[in-house]
Amino acid sequence: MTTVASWNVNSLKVRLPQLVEWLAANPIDVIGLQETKLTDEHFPQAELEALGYHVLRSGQKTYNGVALLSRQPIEATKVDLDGFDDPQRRVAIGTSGGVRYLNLYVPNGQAVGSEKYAYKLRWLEALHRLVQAELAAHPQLVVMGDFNIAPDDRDVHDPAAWAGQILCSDAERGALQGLLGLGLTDTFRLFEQPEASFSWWDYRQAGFRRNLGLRIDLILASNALRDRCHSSTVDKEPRRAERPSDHAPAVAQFQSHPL
DNA sequence: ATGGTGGCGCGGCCA
Repeated sequence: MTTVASWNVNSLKVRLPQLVEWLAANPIDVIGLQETKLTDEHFPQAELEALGYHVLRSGQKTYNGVALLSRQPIEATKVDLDGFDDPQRRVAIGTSGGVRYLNLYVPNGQAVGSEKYAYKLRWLEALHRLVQAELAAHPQLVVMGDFNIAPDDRDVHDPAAWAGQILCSDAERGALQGLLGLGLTDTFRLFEQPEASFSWWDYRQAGFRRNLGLRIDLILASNALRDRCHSSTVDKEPRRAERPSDHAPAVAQFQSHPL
């Protein structure tokens, strides 16, 4: 079995002890991290390699930053969307154990109609083109990350309040559906799930205690991998910690490819 | 309530 996780840690510097503890308690083979918020020179490479992981990181100061960790070597790596010049570090792509992994920190978008929203939609268009090319080259593809899009109303604690708002707008959801239309499946929805299952809760207003959340952290799988997916969940345990990330990790298990 | 909390870094931006 190959276990894949995606976790927006909201500062790897602050969350490293929690990440180390979580990886020690959970048999994770591949993990995509988002919002590491540190430059590559400050990345805790030795600490994570000591846990047995190979590392691909693409960081910057203060904002954004992603990393891909795998127990197997990572090759043929990329850290940009083709043809989309962007100083913001939001992409970590690599092949590991015969599977292609795309780890993404999709722009938040701030508010519908804002400049950041326009950037988000342009970014998603570039992502669409990239995923199309990646799928053609790599039938076994995982696309994971903080999508900053709640796929549908089941993924929103108060759909009426969020209707048309950032993370839920038709254009954002349409862009996600466009990705799925290329031949990807939201693995979480392959399985029965409890109602009101979320992956992000605002720090404000006691959002986690009241379960005022959204499910925006996704693990998508190509058709070949979907058929080998055995489970897909959100692990809320790290969100209960002292000084937690505002996101919980998504976790999906895949039956290993028969060699 | 144009608020609330948290991270970065030390004022204001971003989520």
